[in-house]
Amino acid sequence: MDYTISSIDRALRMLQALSDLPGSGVTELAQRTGCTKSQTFRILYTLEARGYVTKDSDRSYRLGFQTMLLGDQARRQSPLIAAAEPYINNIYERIQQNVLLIVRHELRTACVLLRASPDRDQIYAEFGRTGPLHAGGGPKIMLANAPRDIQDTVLTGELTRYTDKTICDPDQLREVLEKIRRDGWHLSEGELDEDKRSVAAPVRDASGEVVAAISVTTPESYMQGDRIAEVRDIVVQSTERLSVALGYRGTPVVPA
Amino acid sequence: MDYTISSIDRALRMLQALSDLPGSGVTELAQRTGCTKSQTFRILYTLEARGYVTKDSDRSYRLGFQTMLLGDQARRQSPLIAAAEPYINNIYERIQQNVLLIVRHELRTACVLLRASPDRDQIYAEFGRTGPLHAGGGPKIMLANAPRDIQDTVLTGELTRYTDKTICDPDQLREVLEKIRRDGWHLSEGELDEDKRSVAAPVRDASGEVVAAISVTTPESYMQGDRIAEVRDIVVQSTERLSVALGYRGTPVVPA
DNA sequence: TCCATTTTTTCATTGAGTGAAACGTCGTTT
DNA sequence: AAACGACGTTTCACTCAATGAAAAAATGGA
Repeated sequence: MDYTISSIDRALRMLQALSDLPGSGVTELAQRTGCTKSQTFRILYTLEARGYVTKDSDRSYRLGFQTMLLGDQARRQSPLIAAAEPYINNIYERIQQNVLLIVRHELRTACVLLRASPDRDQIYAEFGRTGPLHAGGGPKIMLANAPRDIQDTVLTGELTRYTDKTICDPDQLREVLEKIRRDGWHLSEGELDEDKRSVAAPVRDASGEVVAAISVTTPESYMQGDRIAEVRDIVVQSTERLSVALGYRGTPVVPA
Repeated sequence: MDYTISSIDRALRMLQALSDLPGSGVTELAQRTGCTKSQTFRILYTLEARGYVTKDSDRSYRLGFQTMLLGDQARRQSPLIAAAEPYINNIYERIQQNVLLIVRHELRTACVLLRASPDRDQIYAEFGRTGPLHAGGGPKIMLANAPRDIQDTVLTGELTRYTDKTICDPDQLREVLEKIRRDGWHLSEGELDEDKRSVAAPVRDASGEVVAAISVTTPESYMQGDRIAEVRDIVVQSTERLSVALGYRGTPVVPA
């Protein structure tokens, strides 16, 4: 049964649209969201009254401070992020490469915690950025452990090609996912970005479900030979300890 | 005319309630927000479907990752915060004391940017925390420059006493606000926290309105004698430069 | 096991939310 | 300076989405 309240849903879409296109006006947002102009106006009016969006003097809208403050509270309240922070920092200090904590929502991944290498060789994964499920180390960890219906939707849907190495064949991808589940970690090579590699492993919570992935993303030149096993050991050990910290007791849930 | 959409308003109140009381269930949130249980259930259902709240295994709710990501976007989109960051950092590096950027929403202040002193002698103003308008350096700067109706509401309302030094007399407070407007800066002594002092000054945008305040908050022992003038000069100079960076052209708006 | 509590589902009713269209305002063009 | 166009704001009558209440199901503790 669907209990969604449509006007609230529209408001959330409006916030999303505003997040993508800050500084747009009523008409543009109406087109973007598929709402009518009246709806758009009233939704923005409501959101503005509560400080979740701000109207500039030129009548363009941006996300407001309340949104910011709420987001900050959300971060503080997340047991996952609180627990993961020291592990992410620890990994970063040991290998001085980009370290990401990734979660899945529906058919996308999002980076919710990041320690970035300061020599910013084109960081693909900026904080907060969302990405696909079928390409990249962290994403494939999440896909391999997602519920079957999610996996099926992704595998039967369009598998966007980012580079030559992106796996766009469903059958091949299915095998890779199977291997990921067996191995408990994964090395991805240049699937999202030609000259990047990443090593990722799953994080489980008390229920045994995979709730996140830690991924170390480096230039191709770094992740070579012995380095791979070295990074793998660090990442796997960290995710295992983090899982335990989250209440995991060694009984993994296989995706239904 | 009021164009508020009540169901959206309820959803926002729900998020607020969840921000204050993470981990509560349907019944508790219903009481908190004054919504019926059905409403509460359906609002949470909608918010959860979009990832703005998360339902734990024990059926308690928390703010979700979407809220976090949205908040992060809000931060990135804020011209004020982007512009203020270097100034806040600069001040911090020069005096190694808590530096805050404060804004007002309705009858409260909120700290939207913070560089905290590492020797964390009870930091009162944690990031994201909201506070009153009538007590403290930054808050009084904002109150002094708020629209008349806001000022009147605060001055005729209850002026909560935090310490012996909190100014709770409307007439006295009115005089102080007048002085703040004349001086363009303010030293507050122990109004929120017995042994804290803070020096604050207003930030204006292109329209000439006061949009924020920068405040330096220190232990009483630090802010003594010559230090006061020293800190004042740094804060005032920074706010003036920041205002110019925001497009301010030297024509302040007097609160209407 | 039963009981108490909380969550989820159902359903008839109605007013909140809606779309369309009119109106106002601002900036630009001729 | 007048006319125009684009966009934001306001109005209004209608209707279906949201609602409250109450039943059903699930949960957890005694």
